[in-house]
Amino acid sequence: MITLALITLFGFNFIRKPKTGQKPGMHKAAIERTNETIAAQLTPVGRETVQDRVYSELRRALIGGLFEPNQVLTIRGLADALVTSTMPVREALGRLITEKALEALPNRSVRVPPITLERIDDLLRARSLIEGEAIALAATRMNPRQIASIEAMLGEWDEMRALKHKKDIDREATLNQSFHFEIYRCCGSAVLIPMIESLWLQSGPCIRVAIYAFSDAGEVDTAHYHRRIVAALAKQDAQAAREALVADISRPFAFLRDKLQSAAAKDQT
Amino acid sequence: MITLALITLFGFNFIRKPKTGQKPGMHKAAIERTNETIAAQLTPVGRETVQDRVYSELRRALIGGLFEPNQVLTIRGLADALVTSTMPVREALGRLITEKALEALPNRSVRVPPITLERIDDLLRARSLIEGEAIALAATRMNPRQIASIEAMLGEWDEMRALKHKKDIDREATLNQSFHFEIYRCCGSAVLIPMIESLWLQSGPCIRVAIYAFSDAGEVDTAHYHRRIVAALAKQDAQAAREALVADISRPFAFLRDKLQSAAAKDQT
DNA sequence: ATTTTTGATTTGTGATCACACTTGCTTTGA
DNA sequence: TCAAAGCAAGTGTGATCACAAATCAAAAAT
Repeated sequence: MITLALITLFGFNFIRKPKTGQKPGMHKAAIERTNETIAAQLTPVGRETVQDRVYSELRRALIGGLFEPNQVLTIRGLADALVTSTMPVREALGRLITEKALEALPNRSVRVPPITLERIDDLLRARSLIEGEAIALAATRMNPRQIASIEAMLGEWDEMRALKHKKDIDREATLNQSFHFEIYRCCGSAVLIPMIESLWLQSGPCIRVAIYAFSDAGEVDTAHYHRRIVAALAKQDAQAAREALVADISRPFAFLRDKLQSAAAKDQT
Repeated sequence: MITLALITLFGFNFIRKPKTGQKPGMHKAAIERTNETIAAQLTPVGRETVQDRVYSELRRALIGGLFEPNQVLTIRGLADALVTSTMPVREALGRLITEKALEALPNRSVRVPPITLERIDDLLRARSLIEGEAIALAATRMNPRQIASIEAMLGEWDEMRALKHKKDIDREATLNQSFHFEIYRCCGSAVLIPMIESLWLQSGPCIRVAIYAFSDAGEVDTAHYHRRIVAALAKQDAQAAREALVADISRPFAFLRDKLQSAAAKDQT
C-alpha cells in the first residue's frame, strides 16, 4: 500500500519548487557593496545540529578504533555518555548502519561488525582499488603548494617521533588520517571521497587492533612508505603513487591477517 | 565536551557482552527434533520496521528516477504521501543524505542533487571503476547455473520488447537493474555491493532523464551490450566483461552529457 | 512602482511518552 | 538438582508536542 501511495507522488505538496537561483535582494548597489565587504571579513558560522555532533563523534571513535569489533552499542547508553537525549543518537546510529560502519542484528540491537578473514581481504581489496584510483588522480593534479603541505606533515611526523618516547598512538593515527585525506582531497572527485571515508569507517575497528601491536617495528616503515608516496606525487608519477599507497595500506591488513590466522590455528588445536 | 565524554567510554553500561553463541535450550532430544522439523517447514517471518519500508520506497523512487534533480523534499509531505508519521521519514531521509543520494542544504531542507557536467563524469568514472571490478571478479566465479539465470533474463527482455508496442520504461529499468545486480552479487564481495548500490542511488535521478529520451534508439543497443556482457561472462573473460560493462553504462551518461552541453550552449546564446 | 517590513504559515529538530519486544534472573515444578 | 515457566528491567520504535528558524505573502514606506 505504501507502493501505491508513492506512485501517485507527483503533484503532491511535498514537492517544493526549486529555488530560482536568483538572489532576491539585488537592489541598492551601495548597501550590497557594504554587505559584501562585511561578508569578506566574517566567516560563516554555520549551524551544527546535535545530531551532526553525535555523528561526527561516533565516526571519530570508530575510525580511531575506540570501539572493539563485536561490541554492542545501545542508544540510551550512548545518549548518556554523550549527554544528550536518545533522539540524535538513534538517527546517527541509523546513518552509520547504512554506511556499514555498524551492523543491525535481527534483535534490533546494533554492534560493531566482527572481524573475519574474508572481510579483511574484502576491505583491503576495495581500499586498494578506490584509494589507489584517488591517489592516481591526485598525482596528476597536485600543485607544488599542496605537495609542500603534505611534505610538511611528514616532517611533523618525524619531529613527533624524535621528541616523544611515549608512543602517542591516537596522535599518530590522526596524523596518518590527515596525511591520506589531504592527498585524496586533491583527486577532484566528490564521489570517491565519501566512499573512501566509508571504507575507513569500516576498517577502523580492524586496523586499530593491528596498530596497537606494531607500533615499534611499524613506525619506521610507515615513515618510509609515506616518503615513497610523497616522492611519487612530486614526480607526478601516478602509477608509482598507487603502488606505494597500496603497499602502505596493505601492511596493517597483512599483519592483522597473520594474527587472525595464527589465532585460528591455535584455536583449532 | 562531547569529545571528553567519549574518551571515557569504555566500561560504561552501553557495552553489552557479545552473545556466547551457545544455544541455551539443548535439552530433551525428542522435543528438539520436533522443533527442528517444524522449523524446517516454517519460514522465519522477520520483522520489518516502518522506517525500513519508507527507506526502501524512497530508494526505489530515487533509483527509478521518480524524483527530479533539484526537487526539494519535505518530511511532513513525504510522511503524508506514505501515510505514516514524520519519524520514520526523517530517519530514512537522514540515511539517504549520508549516502549522498540526497543533499542537505544549509537551510536544513533536503533536495535531490542537481545534475552538473562534473558530477556526471565523476559518477561515470566511479561506476566504471567499481562495477568494472565487481564484474571482473564475478567473471571468474560464476557457475553455469548463474550464467543461465542471467541469460534467461536476456530472453525475458526480448520477449517483453517483442510483445509490447508500448514502452514500459519502469519495467525495463527494473529488469536492467536486476540484470546488473544478479551479476554483481556473484563477485563475492560484501563491501563492493553496497557501494554499487550507493552509486546507483546517486546516478538514478540523472540517468532517468537520459532513458526517457532514448528509448527508441537505445533499446536495441542495450540488448546488444547486454549480450556482449553475457558472452564475456560465459567465456570467463574478465577483461572483456569489464569492457562490455563500461560500454553499457557509458551510453546513458554520454547521452546525458551531450544533452546538457547543448542545453548549456543554447542557454549561452 | 519598487523596496522594506511585518506577520502568518510551514518546516526541521529535539524531547518525551507509550508500546512491544527482548533479556536476564528468579521462582516454581518435576 | 535441573529444566521450564514467570516476572521485571531494559531496549528499540513510532507518535506527538514544543520551539526556533525559514519561507512566503501582504502591507507599509520610500
